[in-house]
Amino acid sequence: MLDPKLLRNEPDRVRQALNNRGESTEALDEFLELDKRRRELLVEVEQLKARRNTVSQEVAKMKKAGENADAIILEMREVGDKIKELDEELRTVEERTHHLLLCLPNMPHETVPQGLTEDENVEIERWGEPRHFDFEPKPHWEIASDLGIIDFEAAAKITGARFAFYKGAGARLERALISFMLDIHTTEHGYTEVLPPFIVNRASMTGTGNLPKFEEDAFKLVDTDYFLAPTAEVPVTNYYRDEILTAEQLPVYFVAYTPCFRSEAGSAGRDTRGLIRQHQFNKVEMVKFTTPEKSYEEWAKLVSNAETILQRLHLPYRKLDMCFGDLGFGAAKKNDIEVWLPEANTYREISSCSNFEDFQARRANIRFRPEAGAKPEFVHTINGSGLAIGRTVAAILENYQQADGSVTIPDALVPYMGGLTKISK
RNA sequence: GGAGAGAUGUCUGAGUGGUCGAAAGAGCUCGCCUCGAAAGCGAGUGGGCCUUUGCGGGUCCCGUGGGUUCGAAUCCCACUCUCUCCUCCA
Repeated sequence: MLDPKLLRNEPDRVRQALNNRGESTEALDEFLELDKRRRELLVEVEQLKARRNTVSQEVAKMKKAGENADAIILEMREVGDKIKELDEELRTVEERTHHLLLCLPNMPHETVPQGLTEDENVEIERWGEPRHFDFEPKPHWEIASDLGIIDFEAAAKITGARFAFYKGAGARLERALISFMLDIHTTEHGYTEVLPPFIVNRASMTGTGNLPKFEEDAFKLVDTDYFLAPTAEVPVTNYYRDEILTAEQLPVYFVAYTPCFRSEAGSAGRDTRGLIRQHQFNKVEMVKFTTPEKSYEEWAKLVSNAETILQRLHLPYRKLDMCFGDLGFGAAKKNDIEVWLPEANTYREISSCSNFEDFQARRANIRFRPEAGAKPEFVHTINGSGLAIGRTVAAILENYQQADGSVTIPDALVPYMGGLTKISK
């Protein structure tokens, strides 16, 4: 959510930002108009309330003194009706302005590259050499099926398309990666491990920006106001919703493993095979709460924390600076990390690291007190995958595949695989 | 699922129609005292919104949302959450 004062005082800056993102400015215009009306109503109704309050005091005094107060009581009855009427109108105006605020995307950071499509993201860095294959590399779903470690047909029967059923070394590999990543982030990067609920309520989804605009992307539980969490970002960020932290508590580093559930509405036909785009996938997510002063420093550290995982696994990747159009709804700044997939002969997103500045904090009302007695300010929130597990499995299978169909286990992962160094038939 | 109890400020906790944004204590901040600290003493100590150049002023908030009333933390209704007992259950 943007600061209403920013919209009021610098509408042109906001308009420019929306244009850069390729977004309509309708919501902004409607907001500005209604916001004016809102303040007019507020002044009017508050004056009436002030009058009612003082007169009510007088009623109390008169009654105590045994005087008759019927006349002014009658008059106040009318004032009360008028207040009710104005309050009603105020409520509808406020509901609408609040909704409009919730629908406006974040202001991009000044360093965000120009551009509306993914081709205009700026490649910052490449790490690792894609391996040269002296045989035709297979896609990970073939490798996995041939090895009998993932059964996509079974998942389709049990549930439907875009689900996976892991078996044997495949299931073990998934679990190993979760533990491996959590261990690195907790013991080397200073994160506190948390295990949140996988189901969240509407307020939490709104707090992170997944609602109200993107309800069709989420799985909603029937007859409830609960959603399957699309990412650990939702439950973990909302841990501090409606709270005021002390400056000493910051920065907070949380890392969480959760499954993630996404309806993938609008993705029909894309990445239909394999692990790349599933309705349910596992992810290790890093979430930080910081002061505004430190947020970009902390964000840069978080990006490198994600990179560390790929480096330890010796998986080649590249880092992208996301342009206006690919920033997503809530981010002020975003870097994606893409892992090399040999069969597709391309890099695919495996982590997305965003600085939301105070956008989520404002929605979720997460504040801190810079010092004792000072006014509370909004924290900055930062998060990023560290990493998406399913896509990491895909990358390992493809990058570590052998001519005979077996897959070697990255050295760093061997202890987590109970000493297993190779998956073969 | 059944029965009951409860939800008040940073915390504990009082308050059952008006003088209550809210007693008291704790905590915290500042000052006095002290070589320094503790103790003691004194003062201060919530948030949102609107308004104001500023000082300030106004309004709303006692779990949430409605209602009654000239006036609600206090009365009524619904909901949410917490706790206890029973039932069920991994």
